[in-house]
Amino acid sequence: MAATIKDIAKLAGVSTATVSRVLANKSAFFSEATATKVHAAATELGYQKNTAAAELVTRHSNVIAAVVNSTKTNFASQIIEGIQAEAHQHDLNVIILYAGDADPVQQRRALMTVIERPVMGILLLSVDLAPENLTLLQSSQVPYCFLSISFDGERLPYITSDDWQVGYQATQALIKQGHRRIGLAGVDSDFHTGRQRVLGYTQALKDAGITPEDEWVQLGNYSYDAGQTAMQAYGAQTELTAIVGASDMAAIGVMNQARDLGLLVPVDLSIVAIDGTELCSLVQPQLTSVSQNFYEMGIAGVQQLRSTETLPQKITPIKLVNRQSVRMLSPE
Amino acid sequence: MAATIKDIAKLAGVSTATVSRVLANKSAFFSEATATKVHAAATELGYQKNTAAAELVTRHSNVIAAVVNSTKTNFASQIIEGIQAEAHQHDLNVIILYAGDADPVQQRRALMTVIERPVMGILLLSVDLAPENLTLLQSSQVPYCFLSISFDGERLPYITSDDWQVGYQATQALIKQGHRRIGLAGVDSDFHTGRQRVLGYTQALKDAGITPEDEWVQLGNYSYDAGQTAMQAYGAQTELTAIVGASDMAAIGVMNQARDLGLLVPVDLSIVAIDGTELCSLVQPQLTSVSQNFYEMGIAGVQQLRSTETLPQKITPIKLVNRQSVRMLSPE
DNA sequence: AAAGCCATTGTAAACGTTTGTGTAAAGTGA
DNA sequence: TCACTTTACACAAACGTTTACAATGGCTTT
Repeated sequence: MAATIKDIAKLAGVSTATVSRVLANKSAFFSEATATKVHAAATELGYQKNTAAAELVTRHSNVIAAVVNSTKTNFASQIIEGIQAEAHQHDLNVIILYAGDADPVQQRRALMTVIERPVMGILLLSVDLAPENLTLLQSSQVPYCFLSISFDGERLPYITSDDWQVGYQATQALIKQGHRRIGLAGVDSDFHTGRQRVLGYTQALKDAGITPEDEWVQLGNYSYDAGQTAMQAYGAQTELTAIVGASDMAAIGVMNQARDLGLLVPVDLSIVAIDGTELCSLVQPQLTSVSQNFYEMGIAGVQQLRSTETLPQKITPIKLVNRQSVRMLSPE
Repeated sequence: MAATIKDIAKLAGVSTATVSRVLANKSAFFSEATATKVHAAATELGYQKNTAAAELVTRHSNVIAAVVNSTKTNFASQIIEGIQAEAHQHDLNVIILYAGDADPVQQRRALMTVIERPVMGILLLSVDLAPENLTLLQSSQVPYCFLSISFDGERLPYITSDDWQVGYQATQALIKQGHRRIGLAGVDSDFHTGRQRVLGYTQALKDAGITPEDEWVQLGNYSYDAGQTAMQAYGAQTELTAIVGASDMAAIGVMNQARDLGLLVPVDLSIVAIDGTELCSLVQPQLTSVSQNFYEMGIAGVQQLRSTETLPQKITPIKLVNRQSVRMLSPE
């Protein structure tokens, strides 16, 4: 059996209270002599603290739970790095839970495991909570904040990029290079994030005096497949000269499908991706992107959890990163 | 304040023991009537179980911790999916911890957070534990198993592919297509895994009557950069006609650097990647790979944790997946 | 009607910590 | 030397559960 402070107390010939205080380093509560005795006993017994027990009495935990939607896109790791960096600064630990891909059952499972034990706060990375799970989360009294996702009516705390701007700037980047027939591929209009991107996209076109056609935006779930499917729908004979991929994955799907259709990127077709993860520089040609600052989202997320104020919504900056997938279109 | 079973007991007019029993659904220990009363009270109070407290007394937990090395390769998510699938079958929950990239401090932090609270077992995904952290892990009395990594002398439980075979088969695949001057790029010979791959590679060459040159294997840490650096070392005028990438990332690094050097894959240079994650089919040309069965590693990992037997070491199968990065070399 | 059994519920101890309160010994100042 | 403060420690309660054991009452059996 694992050693407890009781065992240490017996071995060192002191009370458990003293052991606890020495181990917690509550200085000015014990003498040097006993401290050394206690430490010696602790190491001799191979003592490991039972934090769960401690948390039970202090009613306070130092772990942050990050619940991530295991979608096939990979920005989560960047957010998590941000979370960890900021958390560790404040002596917080972070655990990560996979919540499946928009699967209410898995979501509930993940939520339950964190709600049922003491956590200091919950960060939800890009997860669309089913309504019943949102209720569950809210009733749990644990502070939480959504990351990389936004909501419309509900007053929920979230931190994300300005999705309207994301759509606008991606489109505008293409327009500036002379493109006028521009698609948007793989975006999910069922949720606020996607709708905003579509809106930004549309406005950018309108601001340039372009009337978008309905077929220009192909819906999807941001995945590689969504990008592929979208490009198939556009077809080899498409009138489009450029496409905004709703995510890096979608953009890659578009690009690869385009190649299969005999279209060369960027010669025949320009592409701008949304997200700007490392994937963009892995593929050939490297994808120009509207990049989100995921790392900062993570940092802001734990700050939000730590702060008492419930200023609930925050925007992290985006920026256009030029790589190789867009070409300047000479006026026809 | 969150409601406890005490509150429920008071509201329902029963003892906490009874509440505990109906909530745990210990049937044949309570009547229908009280059950409904208790459930009503529980929902009215928005009761959330404090699992930490329960685990304290039962001395038993149902969470598995997966500690992952946040290296820049991405097979971890596949292993995790395997872990989750198998875990959920047995009503186990899984939490994930990032242990940094071979950083002893972060490793220790991750290890501590799981050791200090009740977990049923620990799975370590591809993490090279610093010696002091290994000691820590072993002294914790918690069952553990390494995944996707192997060890030499020490008797540690691990589940992984046969790395010697991985190296052998990747090389052999190239030899079968007529290649004889074959490189190995980005492999880390500081650890057993990498050494085995080199050994397999070397043996495959020898079996084909080829004497490998020292410069053919370029060491590295499996990363994209390692692949790039290796390819730079080979140079545009390289005698090699084919290269085994030590990982998907390394292979992509090799491929992109080759392109920058003016070498076309697979026309001028053939590539076989090791790992076979989705990345292989994302890039162009798609990478032929020796694919590991990461999903099954995850499954086997939780099985190992659940089983009492300490059969410590297990091998998961690999297979060659032909894609587009290898070309048949006509005999000169 | 006594004895025994079963179903249902309550009592209380236990898990491993933290911490408020109490107290003996030691130190301080006159 | 005495009153007082400080230091160093112990005692015991508390956190929210589970569960062994005891207790109650009704029912069956003879």
